[in-house]
Amino acid sequence: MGRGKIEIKRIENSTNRQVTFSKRRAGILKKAREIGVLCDAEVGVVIFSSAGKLSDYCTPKTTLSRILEKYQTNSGKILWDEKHKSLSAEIDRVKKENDNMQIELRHMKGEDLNSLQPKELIAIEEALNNGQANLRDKMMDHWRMHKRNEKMLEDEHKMLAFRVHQQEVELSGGIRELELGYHHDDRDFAASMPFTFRVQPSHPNLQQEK
Amino acid sequence: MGRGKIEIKRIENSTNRQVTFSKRRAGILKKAREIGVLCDAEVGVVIFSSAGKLSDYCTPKTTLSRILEKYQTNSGKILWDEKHKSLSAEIDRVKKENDNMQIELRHMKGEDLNSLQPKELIAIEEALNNGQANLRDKMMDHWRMHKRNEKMLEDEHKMLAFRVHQQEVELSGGIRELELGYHHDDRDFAASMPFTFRVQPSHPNLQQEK
DNA sequence: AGCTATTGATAAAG
DNA sequence: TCTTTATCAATAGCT
Repeated sequence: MGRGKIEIKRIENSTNRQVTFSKRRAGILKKAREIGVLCDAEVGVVIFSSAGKLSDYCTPKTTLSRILEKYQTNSGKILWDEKHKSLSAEIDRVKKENDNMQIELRHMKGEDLNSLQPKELIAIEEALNNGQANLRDKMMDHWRMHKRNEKMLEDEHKMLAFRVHQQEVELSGGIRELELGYHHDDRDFAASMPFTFRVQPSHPNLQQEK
Repeated sequence: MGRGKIEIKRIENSTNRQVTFSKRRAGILKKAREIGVLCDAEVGVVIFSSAGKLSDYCTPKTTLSRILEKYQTNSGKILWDEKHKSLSAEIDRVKKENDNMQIELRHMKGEDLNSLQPKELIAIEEALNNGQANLRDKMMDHWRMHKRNEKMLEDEHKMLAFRVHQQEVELSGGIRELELGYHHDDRDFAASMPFTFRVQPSHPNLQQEK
């Protein structure tokens, strides 16, 4: 198409090359636009001249980004840079890890056991027993600690009750000595104690000590 | 260019549209190839038909990836950020899921229990018991199946042994009638049986039946 | 998928 | 670069 046929090979005359580039670039972009309209297609074109000048076209109804995303999912080819690759790889890795854990967890919960061999079942059983043993230990610890606390409280209560009793005795002695010079009852005494040393009246130990 | 001018607007006849798409797509790709060779340009083309079928072209000396990278630095337009963000978000999501599962799994194995409240310990205990119960069921299934198979084998062996015995009796009767006209021992008889009906001499049941 | 009349693209020149 | 114009290439409508 032109005043003579041309071979399809690099145009050596740089001016001619530049001119031809401009014309043909315009032609391609026009064609791209036309196929988009005529055939309801999505088109993306990127052209760099030998001088590095950029031209691009993209079907109006979309964006180059979206076209390229679609391109990737459709072709399986990966266009992205290294960072993307590493991100994707990490996603794959983590997802796989995830799957494996999910399977293990299900097995521990007694789910999805149908495909397993007796040997595998036994391994799971061991893991469960192990878990249960550790758990029991931990619960025992809790229980022991609770018991110890209880014991300490009890002892403290006993001690406090004893001191209250002692002070009551001292007081009544004093009152007698002072001939009831002023009033001082248990409640006031308790209120003047630091909180941690107060005895809760509802506590059974207190009843026992009375 | 064709048997008549056409307006540049969507071709409504879907067959025509499809045909025109094919022809024009070929044209564009050819033009892309030509401008690449003639003008030493870098070209990338991505086309989706209205049916979603992908076609692409890229100058041989490079790749779409590299063209698009160049496109980004040259145009300042960013093609990847969105994708980047979504990838990162997905990694975060999956990792979090991962962590949670890991914690749960550790707990099931009786690890890292120190920070837990008694209530939580009890929940884990329940899960373990549950898993163990399910596991026991499954192992029982296996065992039962195994037992059943064993029983069936045993019955079959008994039956076979019985038949062998019967045939031995019949044979010895025949031999007496024929006044030992020919020799015929157990081993030859066994060899003439189909393999699946042969009794293995080492099997204890055979001893019992004798 | 081929064919061909026609329009479209463009090489070379101005 | 832009326009012109002679030619070649692409393709619309058929088969």
